[in-house]
Amino acid sequence: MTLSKAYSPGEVENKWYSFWEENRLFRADPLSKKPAYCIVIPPPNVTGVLTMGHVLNNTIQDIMVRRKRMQGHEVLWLPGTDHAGIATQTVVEKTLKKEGKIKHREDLGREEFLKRTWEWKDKHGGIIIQQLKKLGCSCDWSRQVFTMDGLDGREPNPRINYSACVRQVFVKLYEEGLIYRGRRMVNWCPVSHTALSDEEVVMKEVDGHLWHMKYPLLDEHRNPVADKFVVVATTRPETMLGDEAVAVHPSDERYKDLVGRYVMLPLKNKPIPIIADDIIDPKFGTGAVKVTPAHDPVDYEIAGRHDLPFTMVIGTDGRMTDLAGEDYEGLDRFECRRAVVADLEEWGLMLKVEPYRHNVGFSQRADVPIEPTLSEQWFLKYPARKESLKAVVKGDVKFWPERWVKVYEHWMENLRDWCISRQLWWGHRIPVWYCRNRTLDLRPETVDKKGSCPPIVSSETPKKCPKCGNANLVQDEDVLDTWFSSWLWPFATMGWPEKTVDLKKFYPTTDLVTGPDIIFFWVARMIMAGYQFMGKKPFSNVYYTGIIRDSLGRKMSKSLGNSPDPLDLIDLYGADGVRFGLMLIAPQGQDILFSQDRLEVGRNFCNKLWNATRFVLMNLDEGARHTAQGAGQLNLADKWILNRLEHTIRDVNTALDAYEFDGASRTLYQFVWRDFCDWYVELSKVSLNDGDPVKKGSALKTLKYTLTAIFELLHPYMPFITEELWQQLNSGKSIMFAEYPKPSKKIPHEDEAAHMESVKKIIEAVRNIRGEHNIKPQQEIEATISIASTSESAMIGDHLPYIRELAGIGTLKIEKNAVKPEDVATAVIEDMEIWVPWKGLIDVEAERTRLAKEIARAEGEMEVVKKKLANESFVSKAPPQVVAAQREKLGALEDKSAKLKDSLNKLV
RNA sequence: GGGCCUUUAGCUCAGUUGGCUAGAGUACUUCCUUGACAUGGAAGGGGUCACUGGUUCGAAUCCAGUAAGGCCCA
Repeated sequence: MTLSKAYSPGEVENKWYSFWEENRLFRADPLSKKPAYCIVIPPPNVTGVLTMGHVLNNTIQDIMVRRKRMQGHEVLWLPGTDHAGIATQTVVEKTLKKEGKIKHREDLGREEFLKRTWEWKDKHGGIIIQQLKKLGCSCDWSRQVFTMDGLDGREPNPRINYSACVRQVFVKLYEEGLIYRGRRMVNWCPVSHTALSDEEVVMKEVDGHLWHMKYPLLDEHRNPVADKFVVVATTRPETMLGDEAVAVHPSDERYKDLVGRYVMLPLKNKPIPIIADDIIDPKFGTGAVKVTPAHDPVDYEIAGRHDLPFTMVIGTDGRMTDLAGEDYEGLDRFECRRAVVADLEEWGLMLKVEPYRHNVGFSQRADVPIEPTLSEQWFLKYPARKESLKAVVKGDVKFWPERWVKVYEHWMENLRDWCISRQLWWGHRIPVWYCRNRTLDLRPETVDKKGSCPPIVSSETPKKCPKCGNANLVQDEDVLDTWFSSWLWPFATMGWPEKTVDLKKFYPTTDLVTGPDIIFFWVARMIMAGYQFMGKKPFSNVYYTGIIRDSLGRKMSKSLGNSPDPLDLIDLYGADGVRFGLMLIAPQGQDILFSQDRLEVGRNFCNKLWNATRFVLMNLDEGARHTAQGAGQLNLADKWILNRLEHTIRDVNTALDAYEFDGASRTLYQFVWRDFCDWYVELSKVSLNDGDPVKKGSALKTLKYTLTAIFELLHPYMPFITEELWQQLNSGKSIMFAEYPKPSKKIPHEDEAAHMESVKKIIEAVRNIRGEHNIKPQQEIEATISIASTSESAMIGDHLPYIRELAGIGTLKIEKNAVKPEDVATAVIEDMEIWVPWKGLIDVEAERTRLAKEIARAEGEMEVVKKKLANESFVSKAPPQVVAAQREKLGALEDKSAKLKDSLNKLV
């Protein structure tokens, strides 16, 4: 069997992925005696499609996982998908609206809407899983988990009941007093109609206005004082309808006398007090600010301290409520702003408006300004905070790159309670029931009152109220934040709270690979959940990838259309090409400027590898492919490539152990292309064509040995092509379980490798003469090498065939201390001189230019070295070996320059 | 306002504890379809390592500051 001339990935990739799956090679055995290695996948959105971010992230995971498998670990790469509450519900809702089926989800009702969402999941879920397979990911698909497993009525008994797990966690935390319900200021998204956590709000700088509004001052009898006003500055005039005070800093001299008095709230004609609070910044605006307790987080706190009422003037739909007054009720918040401004102007109470740039919180998902709103929600006091903080700071959970530790630390030290309830339907419904016998007022003081029943918090659906026996129970309408389920991922996917064999073998997991953008959302919370519920960290290392941007540095996004479809890329370049190409351009810990053509390197590299193998197969008898073993009589080139291979094995392992995926890929690229293909394959042709079967055998064995090691080193990066080619040369079941090349204690053949480098330099020197003089490749030339009689370079004489073959020399002579003939082009390598007679091929002028350049280069270098040696403190203070090396270098350069000058002078 | 990162060839990036006139890929120039590969081969040109100071015999590398760009938090 021979290989085609060019590598075409499609067929090869499908063939081997099926082979791996059919033979269950990705399955992890929890009863294995091998050391465990485990990664849990960051679960992608179940209805999402593969993005470049996924490609990067999962390629890295696959590299780690495949290498560990080859290193003899029992590997579990645990896959799954996330239900992505808001995102999925929004998409389904939009689609139904587009199809004209509903105007609002209420039209369908909860049950029916959920049914449609499950159908949506059936249709679109799993696409991303198929795409991950195309990429070559070696996940244990038999263990796939969905974060809403257990909630699908059609599958009541899933392998992992994730939702039962979520409920238990809720109940446990509630019983420990860490979960509570309360009326608090939350981030309300007026588009998604739900509360959000602080992390789901992104601050954006926007150009707005600062309105300076005059509030008439009242006297002791609450009558207006003529022409006396307190001016307050605000970016949101519409909220004034809910103002309950004006606040100033207590030490602000301008307002000291006014504290305790009242102003008249315009448009509402309501007296509100002037209060003093330390939180006020006297430098902002006029130093006096309006206080809207129900619509601003800072004002909410002030209100708490000063016992102010909370007047909600903006409803959850972003429209003004009846409390805003009949002139404004029903207006959209931004319409109302215009109305309020116009009305104040009419009353002459608008002092001025100035442009003002400020930060506004936006809903991350819906990209609209958040409405801080007073609302009844469930909150979690984060558990295991101290342990979780300490673990990362101490390095028990290690971050790569380490700088993310600071970010984590800062967040952990400034934690606020997590708002975990969402006003959505798609998700884990809060496992709390209320007895219809009682009011739905849940303030603690009411709950404890005699006669009213407390909420029933239970992981099982209760039949009746344990307090009064009433069977008329109603479950809390809200669902939990999606992250409240995914923070349990590392152990919930393994069957917790049961004590499963999987947990025993694979928890804590080893590595986690994710983007730094979800360090708070997911990583930090998983660490806390790990300590809280397992008593152990969830993983030992977190590797943070960069973010993939387009070539202009913009984040990839659907709306910009700058995000290529990875499947198209796989079609174009092959999965291996995409993987390797991406790893080559992904700098460590930095964002990646991606452009499609940069993947060509990966595709070309696959083709190079394919053809190098093709060359070996063409020279290897069919029968000898799988049997050629060990080493014969190694010659110089063989020893050199084996030496280079050992260096490569060491460097690649060192890099990968340090999570330097780009470094390892570069090392491999250089070794395969430059050392193996450019040099060794060409050198081996000398032995293969020599006619001596011993020489041929030795070259073939070395070729096969080196190539096999290359496949094994590359397999984690390029699983498909390496399996295909490895199978051509080896008889094992799969490269997946071949031993990953281990560095040897002592790298062999160092001296021979150095000799080979001298041979290479001579070849390069002759090629330089050929190149500069445009001598055609097929044109054979003559050459003489003059060596110093005492020199080690005499050994070059043993390796003339290499030089002859690779430099295209017909007649090659070697002489000790030869006399330089006339009419030759000259090159100097170490203490040798190489002469190429003109023979009508070489132009005097061109040679003069070439020599002059070489001389200039040598002399330039000499200057630097001389300068160093002339510096007394260098000679006395630098380490002796450094000084000696410089002296030796100077001698060699002087010799080289003298020889080249001599040649230049001899040119007529 | 606080923190972090980046600045090296036209472009994208390496450069591990300070010690070769600073490397790779790509782009560019010249030559070449010779039996692995034109998704290729050979040769070549191209950099004041952002700037300013400091430490040192010696700085792209360490320290301080400046500038530009980016990210996160408030």
